[in-house]
Amino acid sequence: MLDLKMIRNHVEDVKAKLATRGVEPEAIDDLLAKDNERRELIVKSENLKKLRNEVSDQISQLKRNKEDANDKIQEMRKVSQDIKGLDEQLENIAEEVESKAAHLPNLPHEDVPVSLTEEGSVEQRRNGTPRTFDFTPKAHWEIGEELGILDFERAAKVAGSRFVYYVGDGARLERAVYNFFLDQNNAAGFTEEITPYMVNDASMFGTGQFPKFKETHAGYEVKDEGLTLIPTAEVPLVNYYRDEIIDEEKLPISVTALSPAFRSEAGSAGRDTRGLIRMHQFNKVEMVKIAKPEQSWNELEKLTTHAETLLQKLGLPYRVITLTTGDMSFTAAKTYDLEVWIPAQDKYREISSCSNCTDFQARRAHIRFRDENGKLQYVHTLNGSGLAVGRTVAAILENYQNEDGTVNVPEALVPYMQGTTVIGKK
RNA sequence: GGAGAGUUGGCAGAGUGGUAAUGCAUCGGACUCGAAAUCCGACGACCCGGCUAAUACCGGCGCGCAGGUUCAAAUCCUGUACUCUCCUCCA
Repeated sequence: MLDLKMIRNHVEDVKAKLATRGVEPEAIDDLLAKDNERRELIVKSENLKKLRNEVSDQISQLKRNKEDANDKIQEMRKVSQDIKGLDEQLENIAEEVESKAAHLPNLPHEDVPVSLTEEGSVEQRRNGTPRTFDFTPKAHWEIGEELGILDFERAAKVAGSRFVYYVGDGARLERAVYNFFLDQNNAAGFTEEITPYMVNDASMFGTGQFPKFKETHAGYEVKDEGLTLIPTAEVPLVNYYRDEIIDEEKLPISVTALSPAFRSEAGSAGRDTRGLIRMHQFNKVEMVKIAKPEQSWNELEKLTTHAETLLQKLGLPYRVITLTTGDMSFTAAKTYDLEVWIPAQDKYREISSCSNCTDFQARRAHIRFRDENGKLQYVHTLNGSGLAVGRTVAAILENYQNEDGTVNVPEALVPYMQGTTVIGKK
């Protein structure tokens, strides 16, 4: 959520910046017009409330002195009705203002490449050289199905499309990958958490999923319970601090969690219909940082380079790109995507997204700290995948495949696989 | 799922219709070489609005939350969330 006062004071700047994210300037004018109406009503209502307080005091005095207060009581009866009417109007308008404001995305950082589409993203760096195969590399789903470690067909029978069973060494590999990530994150100073996988509406609003998430049916809500299956552990990790004032000395805070992520993938019909790339349920190890404003940009760099070390240690080639204004998620001010090499597709695919959400989520979720002057300030929140587990497994299967259909286990994972170095047919 | 109790400022804790006691803490002052203790005084969350150079000032709001009754609600009524205890159920 953007600060309304800030918008009021920097109208043209906000319009220009949000235009790069596809927001019509009229949306801002609209919001401010409603906000003016709102503030006018506040003044009217508060003036009447002041009057009521004063006269009530007089009534109270009169009653104490056993004097007649009927005139004043009659007068206040009318005033109270007026207040009620004004407050009802006010409530409606305030809701409109809130709703309009809640639909505006975060302001992009000035470094972010300006583009309404994903075209124009800037490659920051590459690491590792994609392997040259002396045979035609297979897609990971082919490898997985032939080895009997991924079963999409039965998952479709039991749940539907975009679900999978990991079986045997497949399940062990998935578990090895996320345990490796969690251990690495722990070693890098992240505190591990196991969070709720269903959250309430306030939490979904706090991290910026609601209201749009709801409107576009991007996820799964549990009928009649007011709960939503988390689309990412970012939601419970950040909302842990919702409505709290954090001790300044504790910042920056770094937390990490493995969780399944549930996404309806509405609007993705026809994209990545096979394999592990786009699922309704997938495991992800998420990292979240809560930082002071002056720390957050440096923390974003640290978060990103830490995620990169995970890919480096697994020996997977990747590149880092800066997303464009139009391609970033709603809450982000700046996002780096890590893209891992997927041989069968002959391209890099997103495996991590690291964002600084500045005070955008903190304002929605009311997460603050008291600075050295004793003043309350909103924290900055950052999140990054470290990493998407299913996509990592896909990348391992493809990058480490052998001509005979077996797959080597990356060295870093061998201890996590109880010494298994090659996954073969059982 | 059932029954009961509780939820008041940073903390503790009064207050059953007239508009939030008091204590601790905090801030200022006195005393002191200085500090502690003591004494005097002030402030009362967060938020919103007005006026602003302003974190100054004025006002609103504010007793878990949301409604209702009333000229007036922490106090009465309804609903609801959470916490604790007991029962039930369960991993």
